[in-house]
Amino acid sequence: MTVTLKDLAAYCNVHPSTVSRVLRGKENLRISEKTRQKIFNASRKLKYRPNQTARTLRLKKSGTIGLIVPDISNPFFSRIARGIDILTYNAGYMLIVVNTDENQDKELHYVNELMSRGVEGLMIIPAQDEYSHIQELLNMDFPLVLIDRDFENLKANAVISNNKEASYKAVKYLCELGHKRIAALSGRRNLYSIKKRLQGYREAVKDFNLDKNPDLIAGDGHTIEDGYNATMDLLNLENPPTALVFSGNLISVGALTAIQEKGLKVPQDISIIGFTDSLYSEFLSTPLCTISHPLQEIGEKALNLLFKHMKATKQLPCEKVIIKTTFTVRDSAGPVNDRLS
Amino acid sequence: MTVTLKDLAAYCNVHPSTVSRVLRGKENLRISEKTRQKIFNASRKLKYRPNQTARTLRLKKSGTIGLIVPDISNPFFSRIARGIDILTYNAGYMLIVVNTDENQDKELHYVNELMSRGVEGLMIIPAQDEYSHIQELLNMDFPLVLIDRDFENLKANAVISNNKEASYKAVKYLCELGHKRIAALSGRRNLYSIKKRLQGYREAVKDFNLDKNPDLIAGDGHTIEDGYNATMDLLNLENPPTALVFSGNLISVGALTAIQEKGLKVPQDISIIGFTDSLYSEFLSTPLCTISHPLQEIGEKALNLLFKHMKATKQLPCEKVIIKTTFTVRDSAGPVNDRLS
DNA sequence: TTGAAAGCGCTACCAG
DNA sequence: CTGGTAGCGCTTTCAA
Repeated sequence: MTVTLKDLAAYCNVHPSTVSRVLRGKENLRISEKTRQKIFNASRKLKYRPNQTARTLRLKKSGTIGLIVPDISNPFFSRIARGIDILTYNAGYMLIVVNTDENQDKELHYVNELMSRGVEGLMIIPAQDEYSHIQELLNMDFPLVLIDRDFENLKANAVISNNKEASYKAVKYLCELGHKRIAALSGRRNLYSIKKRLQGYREAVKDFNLDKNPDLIAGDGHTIEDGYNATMDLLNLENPPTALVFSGNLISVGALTAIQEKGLKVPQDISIIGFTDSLYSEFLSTPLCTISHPLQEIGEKALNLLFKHMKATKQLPCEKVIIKTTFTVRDSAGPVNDRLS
Repeated sequence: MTVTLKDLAAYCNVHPSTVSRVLRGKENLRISEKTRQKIFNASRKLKYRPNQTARTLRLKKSGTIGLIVPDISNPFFSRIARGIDILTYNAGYMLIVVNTDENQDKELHYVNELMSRGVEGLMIIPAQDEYSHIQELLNMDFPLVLIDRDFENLKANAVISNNKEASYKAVKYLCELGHKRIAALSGRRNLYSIKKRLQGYREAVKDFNLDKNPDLIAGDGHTIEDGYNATMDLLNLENPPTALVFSGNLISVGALTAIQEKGLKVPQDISIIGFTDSLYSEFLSTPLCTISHPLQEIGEKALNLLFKHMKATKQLPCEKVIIKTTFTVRDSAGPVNDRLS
């Protein structure tokens, strides 16, 4: 059926090992030009494809790297993945991307699966909070990089954003526009990134003496619907917020839907700032004031860090790379309407 | 280092083949409860991970499926990929997604790479026009499904959209709003989907006796920048179009940028309809009239078709599945402004 | 310059 | 119920 090295060898009347040497072409292996040509020609003629599985088994090197993300259809993750992919391709590796759907069991499943398949390194955007499987990889000194989400008590490589500062800055900005009741619409609360953003929010609320009503913190899911529901809860408060900071691409869509459905004008009725990376932010009915990430750069930094550890012959200390987010001022965040405050 | 079946066997004082049988657990293989437990316990204790590479080699089954897309960071592709991924996961397979960047050489590279790694089926959104590598797969009756882009003279399974009809309908809609100078902003012209859309456009232009100026057809790339440049070309025409139909998610962003930069109001100055699947369409400054795809469904249909062919014992005739797009009327397409026409 | 043999980790088949 | 053996396709070391 499929043609193997042995088939090629038989066809050429040489030994399989000879074919192997020719095709792997280490130049210093002396081989007669005649047989070399013979083998090359036969290889092309019979459409020989080396069996990577066999090579991997033999060499104990798969030439693959694994990337575990929550959901590749979310542009946040897919653009990071793309940044990684381009570099892996150039380096001659193949990237295998899998989705956890923010589910820890699936994450564990895929860690095992990818390890079973011999990936030489692993990059994970973990579903959190579970980390025993990651600790285990660390224990065996397996090349690993966490992306966007870190674990406080884990000595793992990580490429993360300055979430806390960014969040603080956003609230501060709204405060300077006169807002006192600022809501935070978060994603899943046990995510590192979300925790940090809420920290920044809380700190700013305290520093600027804003409304401390705990109901102003809403949301604990990652879907569009979660964003919609949490926003509705906020808007239905007795004293609804005059400004809203929301977190995440899907959450944003839900929030915008709710605001629109409520018939609220932005920023007259409510000011909004979003942690979001949509290409459409500036084209929205009110251009959206955003905190965005250099996604491709995140991917590249992460992969370079991974490569560094893959190449290292001795154990390297773990590194935490901090990525700067970008605060883009747009009309969706405006002065508070006195009527509301 | 990593623990193998042999290690486990030694640890348990049994033969490797016994361990194998226990762990693969075919119930009808009679094995004493005692050794079974012994092996299970040891397996957990030593954190045994089966080497999938070895299994694949032995079984000639990798449990993987390949998906070749142009660019996973484009939501159009990533959402199709996600639809596929969910089903492959449920079926116990692993999906390997690779990016071609609309580059045929990369596509060829990855076809070889994935075949080398023993994928059991392949789904391709081809970069086009080259198809000899696909023909080759067809010749060996390898399970294969094309997505979104077909080849006229290739008997391959394909899941494609009703591009021509959708495009025709969009132009017709604009025509009924009084537009006579309607432009088509396309993506890469040698893509099947784009060709079909242009066919629909041309047919409508003819049927409704619209302006046939060939300059009204613009664009031949897939990037944001391509969309921007082509739109600028259109808007700078001596007789610029009063309506514009554009194709593709990235192209759309470029087009919107150009329109905004030109200071044009939608739909007063120009009406627009987009082949796009953004979640933000209805939130844009003027909600965008769109032709959108049931992306998850496309993925699912494609995978089911692939599975059908993977399971078939004899050669099946190829199938062409046509997917219906959705035309969503929104404000961005409005009556022509008499001042302009 | 090429051939022979061993073995990566696993499973399937045949014995006992 | 369990052990032994062979072999998937490839590479590598040692011989010739």
